[in-house]
Amino acid sequence: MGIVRKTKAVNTVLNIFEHNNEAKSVVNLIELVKGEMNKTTVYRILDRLEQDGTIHCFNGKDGLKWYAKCNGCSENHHYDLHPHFQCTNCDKVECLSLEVKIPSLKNHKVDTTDILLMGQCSDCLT
Amino acid sequence: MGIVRKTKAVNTVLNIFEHNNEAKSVVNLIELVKGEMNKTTVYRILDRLEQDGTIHCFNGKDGLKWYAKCNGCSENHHYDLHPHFQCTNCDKVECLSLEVKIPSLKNHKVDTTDILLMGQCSDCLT
DNA sequence: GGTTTAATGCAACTAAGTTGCGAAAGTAGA
DNA sequence: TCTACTTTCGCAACTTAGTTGCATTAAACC
Repeated sequence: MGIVRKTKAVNTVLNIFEHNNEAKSVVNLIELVKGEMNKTTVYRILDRLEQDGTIHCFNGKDGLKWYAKCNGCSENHHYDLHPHFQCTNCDKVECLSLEVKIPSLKNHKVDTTDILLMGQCSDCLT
Repeated sequence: MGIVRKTKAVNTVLNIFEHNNEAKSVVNLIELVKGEMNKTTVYRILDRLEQDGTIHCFNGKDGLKWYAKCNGCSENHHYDLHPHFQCTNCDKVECLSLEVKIPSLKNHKVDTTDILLMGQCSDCLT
């Protein structure tokens, strides 16, 4: 069970994800809400939102934890198998809504995938 | 430029990668050479071996840095685009020698990919 | 409004990874 | 093999992401 109470802090975090479609690193989020709430609170709210299926978590190339809004996820089923794209120029991370086919592996059972593409985003290409 | 001197510590680290084909987390490597060398030395040797193209680096699902031996890599060109497989049961990580096709993205230039598959390895399936 | 309990703030902590510097050990040339 | 030069190492101190415990605050339901 994730979020049970809609506190001011929860709304603030939700607003950030609602307002633009980019993924955010926890470090960045903590910076964004500095003065408004404690970093512990940020970590705990993200934990709860993830349990709810509101957001999903993955690792950026920088080794940091990143979070982004989920599309069509619920507490029970998490469609977090989509790849992410991180721009090596501006560091912005996007969720990609395409499916990557993984060739089947003998003697291995693949449950989840974690795919990060890196390069230049549309803003940095022009 | 990476390794210039073949020290005892460098040989110890190289031996670990030569003896089996698994990827190792830095934390695990530090544990393996405990008493023989300092953790700072481990980090620095790994840095140099990576620059040489002897080993390559990627992030495990645990958020830790992992290293594995390179096949056919040089200082100039790094063929580190292969996917990795991490067993969720025994934590062992393997390099997979298969190619994953990434569909082309409009307005994006993809330079590198970081693909981690997770599930059960052959040892843990039986 | 009062009570219950989830959520928050704070401070202290853990652990991965980095940095600076003096000491030790490769390497090359005599 | 001895010497001189320069890389590499060890140590200690530091940085930063992320976690934990506990007392306090504030949603939510009556």
